[in-house]
Amino acid sequence: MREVAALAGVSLKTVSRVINAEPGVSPELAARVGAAIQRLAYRHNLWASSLRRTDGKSATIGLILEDIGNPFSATLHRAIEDVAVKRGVLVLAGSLEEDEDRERELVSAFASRRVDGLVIMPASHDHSYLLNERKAGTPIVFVDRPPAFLDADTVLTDNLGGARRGVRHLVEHGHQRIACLVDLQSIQTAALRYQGYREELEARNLTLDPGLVRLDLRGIEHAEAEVMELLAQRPAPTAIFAAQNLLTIGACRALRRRGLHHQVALVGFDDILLADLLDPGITVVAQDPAAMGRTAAELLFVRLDGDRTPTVHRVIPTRLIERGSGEITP
Amino acid sequence: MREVAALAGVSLKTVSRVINAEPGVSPELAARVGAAIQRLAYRHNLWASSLRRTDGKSATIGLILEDIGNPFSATLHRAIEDVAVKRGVLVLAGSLEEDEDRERELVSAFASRRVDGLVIMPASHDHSYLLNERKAGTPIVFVDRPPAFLDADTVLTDNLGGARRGVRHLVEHGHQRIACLVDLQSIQTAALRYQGYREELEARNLTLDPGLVRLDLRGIEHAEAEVMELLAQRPAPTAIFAAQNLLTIGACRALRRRGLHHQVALVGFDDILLADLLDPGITVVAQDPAAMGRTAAELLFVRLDGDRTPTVHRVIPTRLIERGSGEITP
DNA sequence: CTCCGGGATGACAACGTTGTCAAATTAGCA
DNA sequence: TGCTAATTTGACAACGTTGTCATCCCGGAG
Repeated sequence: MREVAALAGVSLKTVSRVINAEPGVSPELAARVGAAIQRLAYRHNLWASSLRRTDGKSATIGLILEDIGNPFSATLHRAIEDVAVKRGVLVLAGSLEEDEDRERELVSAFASRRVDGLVIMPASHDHSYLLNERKAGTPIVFVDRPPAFLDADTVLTDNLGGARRGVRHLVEHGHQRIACLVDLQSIQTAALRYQGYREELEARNLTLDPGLVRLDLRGIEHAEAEVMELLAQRPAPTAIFAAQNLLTIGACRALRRRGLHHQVALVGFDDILLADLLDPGITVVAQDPAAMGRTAAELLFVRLDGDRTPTVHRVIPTRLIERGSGEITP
Repeated sequence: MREVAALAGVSLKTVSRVINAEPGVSPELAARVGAAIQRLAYRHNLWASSLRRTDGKSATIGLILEDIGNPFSATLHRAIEDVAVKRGVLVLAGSLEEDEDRERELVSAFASRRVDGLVIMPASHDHSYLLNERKAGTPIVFVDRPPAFLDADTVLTDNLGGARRGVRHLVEHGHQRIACLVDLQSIQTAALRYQGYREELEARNLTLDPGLVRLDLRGIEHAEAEVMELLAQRPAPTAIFAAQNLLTIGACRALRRRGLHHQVALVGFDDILLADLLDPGITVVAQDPAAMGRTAAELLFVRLDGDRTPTVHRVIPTRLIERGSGEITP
C-alpha cells in the first residue's frame, strides 16, 4: 500500500479511501490511485484491515460438520455458502468425525482466526465451553443437532415426527413386526428417531419386541450383518425401519442377498441418491439439508446484523417419499 | 494480550513467548502466564500474529471447487482437509459452478485473506491472471483440470486412458454401435474423454457414427432425453458410454423407461454411489477423488516447505469396476 | 479585502502481535 | 571479591491498515 501511495504521489490514507470507496476523493486522484493499484498488482490485506477497523469483521464464518465429504454435510455446506457469497463472506469448514476433542480444537482454531460467526453440527455433549465465544460476540447457530448446556439458535430436522411418520407408514400397510436399525444412541438425532419408533408403536397399540431392535449400528457393513441376522430369526420381521442412510443401504444389501427385497418392506430415514433407480425404489423419510443450511446461514447473518432477540429454534419438516419398498404388504 | 500481561505482571513479549512455546521462559513465569490466559479466556489472534511474523503464514489454504456440494468435489475436499489438519492448517473453500468470473473473484477473496496456498479445480481457460499470486509466493496446485497459459503443479485423472479403457471394455464384449454422451466440450476433462472414445474406436477399426454422439450435455434430465432419442433410432446403439456421472444416471433412467436395461450395455465414467445395488449393477470407470485430493494437498505442502523444483504433473489412474451393465453382449 | 464554510487531503496513532536488541539477573570461576 | 558468560526478561519498533483530527485550498458573503 505504501508503494501504491508513493507511485500515485498521495498519502496512505487516500489510497485507503479509494480502496474502501469512501466519499470525498476527487475523481482525478481516484483514477491515479486505481492505476497504481493495477500496475503494482496490489492486494488488499483483509486481516490487517479488520484488525484496525472498529467493527473488526473478517467477512469469514466457520462451519463445523460431521464430515465435509458426506452428501448430507456437503449439501448443507453448499447451502450455507450460497447465502454467504451474497454478502461477500467466505466459509472455513472442518470435519469432526464424531470426535468431541476435535470439535473444541476446531472452535479454537476458528476463534484465533476471528471468524464472524459459527455454524456447528456438534458431536460433543457439553457446549458450555462456547460461552467464551458467545461473550466475545460471536453468533453461534447449531444445525442438525441441538446444543447441550448452552442456549443457542438451532435448526433441526423433525427427527421424532419424521420417524413416527415412517413407522406409521409401515403400520398402515399392515406391518406388525417392524425391525428398527439405529445409529449410536449417544447421537441425539439417532435417539430421537428411536424414540419416534417407540412412540408410534405405542400409539398403535403394538408391543415393542426388543429382539427386533438393533442400536448403536455404525456403517453399511455393520447394518448389513445385523439385518442378515434379523432375517434369520423366527418369526422374522415383515418390515424394517432404518433410521439412517448408511443403515438403509446396509439393510437394502442384506435384503437383496436374501432375495427378500420384494417381500420385506423397508423405510429409511434420510434420502439416498439414486434410491429411485433401485427395484423396488426405496421409500424414505427425506430430510432437507439444503433448507437447513439456508435457514442456519440466514439466522446467523440476522444475528450478525445485530439482532439480539431471544434464541430461535427452527424445525425443518421431513417428507415421506414413496418409491415402492415401503409399500410392500406382509 | 495486554490484559494477560498485566494480570500476570509480565511484559507483552513474555506472554508472546509463552504462547508460542519459545524457549527461555522460567517455568514459574510460564505457569503464571498460563493461569492468566485461562482466567481471561484469552484468544490468540492469528491474523495479527501472521501480520507481524517474518514468514507471514496464515495456516490457511484456499480451495476452489466446481461445487462443494457434489460428491466428487466433497470427497476431494475431505481428502485435502485430512492432509491439512495434520499441519494445523484450515481450509477455506468456495464453489464456482463453471463460472469464470466467480473463479477470479474467489482467488481475489482468498488473496486478500492471505492464504498460504491454493488448490484449484478451474473453470476458466486462461490462468495468466494467477501470475500475481504466484509472484507473491503463493503455491498453486490444479486438480481435475489443467491450467491454461500458466505452468503449475497439476493432479489429473487419466481421462483419456480411462475413457479408452471403458470403450475398449464394450468393444471387447462385441459392441460395434456404441453411443457416447459427453459434457460441455469446453471442459477439458469432457473433451479428453470424448477423444478417448474416438481414439479407441479408431484403434479398433470401428468407424465413428456422428449420429451416436451427443455432446455438450448438462445434467440428468438432458442426458435422459437424449438417450430416449438415441434408443429410438434405427439401427439403435447396442451400448452406451456415458462420460460423466450425471449422464450415466440419465442414461440409466432412460434405459429403464424403455425396459432395455438388460439389453443395452452401459459403461459410465466416474463412480456412482449405490451403483452396485442396481440391477444390473452399473459398470464404471472409477476416478479416485480421495487420492487426487491427498496428492494435491501433499504437493501443495511440499511447495510450502520451500520445494522449488520444476512443476509436477501427476496422473491418477482410473479403475474399471465391472458390475453387470458393461458386460451385456449385443 | 477579510473572513467563513466546506470539501479534499494528509499526519499520526492505534489495532494485536512478534523480531530485535539491550538490560538485568544469575551462576561459574579464578 | 571481581569478572565473564549464560540465561531470563523487557522496551520498542514494525507488520498493513483505518479512525481521528488537523491542515490546506477554494469560492462566496459581508
